[in-house]
Amino acid sequence: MTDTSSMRERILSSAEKRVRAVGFHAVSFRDLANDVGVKSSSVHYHFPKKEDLGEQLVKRYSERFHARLDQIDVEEVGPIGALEAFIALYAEALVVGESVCLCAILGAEANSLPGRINAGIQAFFQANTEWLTEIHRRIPSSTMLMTPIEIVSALEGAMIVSTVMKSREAFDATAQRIMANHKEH
Amino acid sequence: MTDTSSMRERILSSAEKRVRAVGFHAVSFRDLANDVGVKSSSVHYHFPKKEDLGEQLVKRYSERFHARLDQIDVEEVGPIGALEAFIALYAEALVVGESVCLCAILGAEANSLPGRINAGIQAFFQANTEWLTEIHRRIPSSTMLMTPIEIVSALEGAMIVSTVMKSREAFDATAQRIMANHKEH
DNA sequence: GTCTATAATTTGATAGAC
DNA sequence: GTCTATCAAATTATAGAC
Repeated sequence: MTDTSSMRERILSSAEKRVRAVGFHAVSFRDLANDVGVKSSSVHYHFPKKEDLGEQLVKRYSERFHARLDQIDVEEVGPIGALEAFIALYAEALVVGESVCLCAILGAEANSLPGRINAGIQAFFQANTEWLTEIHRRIPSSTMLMTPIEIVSALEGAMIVSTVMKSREAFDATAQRIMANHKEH
Repeated sequence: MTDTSSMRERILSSAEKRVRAVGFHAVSFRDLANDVGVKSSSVHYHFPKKEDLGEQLVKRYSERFHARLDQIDVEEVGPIGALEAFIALYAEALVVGESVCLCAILGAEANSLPGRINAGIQAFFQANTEWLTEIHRRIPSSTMLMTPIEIVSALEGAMIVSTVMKSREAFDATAQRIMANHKEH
């Protein structure tokens, strides 16, 4: 099953795993080559420049993430259920000491990344806030709710703090707070 | 004034500025050497290994930050005023496209940093949450307040999202939300 | 598509003169 | 303390054979 996926996909999977653990600058073509059992020049065949790799990484991650959001939409769980599912997606992305959201770690490195990668990260956050805005619109009595960008910020920050503290406490507390803010009205 | 500071201090200042802009891995000894007008071997004289540099960087940043927190304590502005001053410290650390909190960017890179640096970042967050816990304790009617670790997470995350979006919107909204949550009771 | 080979550059780090 | 000189290793990237 994993063996049937193309080399390009296997490289992207390896890259995503590594980047989400240690960041873009800390991953090399040789790391990826070793992971998938080829030489680094073969990795360059699929992704000529590292910027290309980063760009495709963000693209693939975003598409996968947004496909999950679309799925939530069609499930018609209601706005509160949708928010819960959204948070669950983020929760899934965090494995303390192993991975955070790709765009959390790339976002922190943003000022040292090539422009095309940055644009992808920005689009990811933009799409997330827009999706949340639509959910937000469907929640009655919108007073006291956190805005979409606050929700995204809080979740991304909580992932980073959780990683540093080696404990999910920060993330879990943030997730609960977001839900509490939107349920008691 | 700037000229009278020691070479060691000037190197640390240069390093802090750069790391807070682009991250630890994206800064080299030669960058710093050029900034302060010496050769890279001279930078190694002051900081033998890059890990030493990172460690001292976090130490200096933390001490400076916590000195500011001590200052807030003695000013006796009350718990709400103290919280406001705390957030102002974070606000000061964010210059979109130029710098975020040192521990936000190092926190994101945490899994690829030497252990001693990680310990410093963890201590920074720990001290911040403990300071906030004491403030928290002094706020009457503690229902519905965000916990200290949630506040720190939200502010750090907002810095990163603001950097990516090239707008302070995320940070400002987060700051206002924290204050609103603690004022209306 | 993958390989060997290698270029070109950068990087962290050290030895030893001054 | 700073310099020159240098090293070893790593990194991005390319040329050309198979």
